[in-house]
Amino acid sequence: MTIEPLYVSESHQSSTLADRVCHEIITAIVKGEIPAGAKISEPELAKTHGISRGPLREAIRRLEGLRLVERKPHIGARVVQLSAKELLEIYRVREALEGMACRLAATAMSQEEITQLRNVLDHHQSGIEQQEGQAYFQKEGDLDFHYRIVMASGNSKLQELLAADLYHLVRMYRYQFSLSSSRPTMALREHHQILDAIEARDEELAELLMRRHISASRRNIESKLNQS
Amino acid sequence: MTIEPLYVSESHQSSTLADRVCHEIITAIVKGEIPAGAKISEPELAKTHGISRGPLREAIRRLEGLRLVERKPHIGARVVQLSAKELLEIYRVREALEGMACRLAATAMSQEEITQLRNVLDHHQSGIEQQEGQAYFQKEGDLDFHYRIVMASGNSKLQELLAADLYHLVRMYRYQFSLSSSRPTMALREHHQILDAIEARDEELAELLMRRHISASRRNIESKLNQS
DNA sequence: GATAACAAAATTGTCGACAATGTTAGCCTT
DNA sequence: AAGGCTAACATTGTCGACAATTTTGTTATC
Repeated sequence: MTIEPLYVSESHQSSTLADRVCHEIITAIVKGEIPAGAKISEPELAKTHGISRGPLREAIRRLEGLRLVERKPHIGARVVQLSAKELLEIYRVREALEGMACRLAATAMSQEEITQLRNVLDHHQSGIEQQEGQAYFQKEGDLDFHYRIVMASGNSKLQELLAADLYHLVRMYRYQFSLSSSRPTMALREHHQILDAIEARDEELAELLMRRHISASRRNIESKLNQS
Repeated sequence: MTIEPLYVSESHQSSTLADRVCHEIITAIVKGEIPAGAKISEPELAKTHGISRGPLREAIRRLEGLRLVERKPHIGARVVQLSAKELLEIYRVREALEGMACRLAATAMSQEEITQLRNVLDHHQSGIEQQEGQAYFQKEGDLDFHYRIVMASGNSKLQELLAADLYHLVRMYRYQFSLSSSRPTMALREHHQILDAIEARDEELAELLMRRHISASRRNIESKLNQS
């Protein structure tokens, strides 16, 4: 049995070309198929996806709002260039937002949801032990836990900002920097501690632990980047 | 002498129609000229702004990303409907993000910037005392302080999320709910306290005070909404 | 050989027309 | 008279063509 990450939605066959292609391009950018910093050629992309430039330009405007591309008038759009500085900035934002999400989740989550999430963590555990799914865990499993906490907060604005906007960037960094928490066991233990705090309905502690968890992640990345 | 809020930028004569019209529509929505919940007619808006539907649709796609309109395929776009629930959710997000911004500002702000911001607060003070500028203060002055703190954080992601995205919604709520902090004197005192903490380079306290300040604002609104 | 001005090509921005979908009004049936 | 079907209308979605701007390549001059 596999527990798929919730946010990995497959081929939306959305009823409009712009929406569908937008989704396709997001995936391509996140996975690096369109490399960071690359120029986006409208005629080329339009031909690739078999659509005209009209819907494509609408899709690019959406990507601009998601900060996945940067557009300069009359010059064109480029995929964002990933920098260590921005990555660390994103972790600050995550610390703030997910800390709050965790605080809210401590009140909002039902006992059933908590039990369910505990199962997900156990699944991650076995993934680590078997080593086979480690790459999976490192890349997606961690984000999966965080995603579920955010969704459990019940705050739609937090959900939008984190799940719909920021996580695309986070996943992009992970794919391309090959940055996976080099401390999966430690991270998993922290996930359990966080869930414990939520189960105890201790908002204060839940937020504190989540912030520490993300902060530790940030410092881990920071030191990695400095030594190289 | 007047100190204009920094984020009130006037008629961008951007070099592309889509960008210019996008900005125009944002203003119209924020001010309520296009009422909340109203349907957006592409042919009508295009004619109003003297452009064709192509660039207009691109602008709408940007607005969709800003959460100012909601789009349904083949049906059309509507201006978002403001709800009390969402307003309170936004305050949770602000509490988290601006708390972090304030923490970072405590380290990043130069003494000169601090002094400058103190002057802005004095200007707000005189505005309140004279009563004449009270409406101005209530609507924009408060947000002005918060905006400057966010900018002073030096974190570009925070700046984008708050200044470029969220504040449009905040201003929209303020304009249309006529929700202005009914406690301008108290708020101003809190602003000074926050700035004190920043000047003392006390990150912990700066974040705490900002979170309390926004939290108080939220509860204030909450009770107002409940009693009506 | 390097640089500046010019011309050609490619790309982005804009428009109007057509196709597809959703909405509405009128008609028929019960 | 109420409900459902149908056809006309309006709106959204898509496309190809043209205009404006930038980029590239060439030539002439120093």
